[in-house]
Amino acid sequence: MDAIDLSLVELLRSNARLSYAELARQVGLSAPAVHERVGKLEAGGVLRGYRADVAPEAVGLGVTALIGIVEDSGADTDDVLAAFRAMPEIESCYFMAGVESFLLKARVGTIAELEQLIVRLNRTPGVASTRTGIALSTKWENRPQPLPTPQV
Amino acid sequence: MDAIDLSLVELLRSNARLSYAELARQVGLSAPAVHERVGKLEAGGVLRGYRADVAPEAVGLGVTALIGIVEDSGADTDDVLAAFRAMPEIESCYFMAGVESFLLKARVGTIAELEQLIVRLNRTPGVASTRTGIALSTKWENRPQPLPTPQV
DNA sequence: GGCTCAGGTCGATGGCGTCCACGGAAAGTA
DNA sequence: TACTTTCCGTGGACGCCATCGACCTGAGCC
Repeated sequence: MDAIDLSLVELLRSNARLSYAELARQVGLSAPAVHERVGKLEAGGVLRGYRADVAPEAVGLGVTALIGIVEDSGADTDDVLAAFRAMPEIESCYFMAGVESFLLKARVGTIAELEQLIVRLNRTPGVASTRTGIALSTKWENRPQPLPTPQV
Repeated sequence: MDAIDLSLVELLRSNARLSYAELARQVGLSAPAVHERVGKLEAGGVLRGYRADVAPEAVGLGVTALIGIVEDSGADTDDVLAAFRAMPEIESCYFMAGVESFLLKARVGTIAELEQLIVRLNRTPGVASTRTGIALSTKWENRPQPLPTPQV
């Protein structure tokens, strides 16, 4: 993981469809060299995949909510997690420090669907309570930040 | 935005580096047709970009925090937003319903850096108070959900 | 019917991805 | 020092891909 690897990661972070030839030009190596480096970054788990960034409203997912979850005292966290994982509306799931064990980011099409999701969450065994905040607008999301000083 | 467009979006969502030829095979069109459709989806703002999914710990961003912001009564929301935008650690910024006007997702390398970020946030004009939750672990993030029934 | 337009296929061509053989620098060993 | 090994790069070759232009086809409309 040297400076060139970092540049490659940063370039792919802002445009994952860059060709190897273009990457090669930008970092000053040949295309096969870049190809091998990117392959190693993928194999090493640094590059986990490549995703199109889709406007959620354009695909019928205009409602974003952030939901805090308080667990029951006797809850099995793994079971709760598995239940969350089975709900496709839950885009992100963080295990948090604090009273609320989880914070979920969910995306649905309508407020009615959000209501149904919250009901399902409250019915989930191990869930004591939920606290939902609605995002009126998303100012930005998953903005790639300039990478800090090189690691080992 | 028909069923084929939806498939293209879904395919690119799970792997943004698929070639046009491969996309064409998957949806049963020719490569030029797919090329044109994807171009229109990009131009129409449905596909906003393509991002590599990078393991944050691998680039020195091992600490994730979610921060709620309460605004001052007389705050200028645009100024506050601009101040947030200038802080690269803030990866996502949602404008929320509720007492906390904003919810920020921030990513830093160390707890010390998080502390500095929180201090800076509290010093920002227009910010009355902050409430920070630390993510002990990220179970998943930005999981692409199966797209719902086609739009117009 | 006949026009027009949107949106597709086909064919051509230059560039790209990817494999392979080779080379040179750095580190270890005698 | 000289030799060996390893790592990491380059350059060449070849087949596939991106992309452009020409043409085709069906729907909607005078």
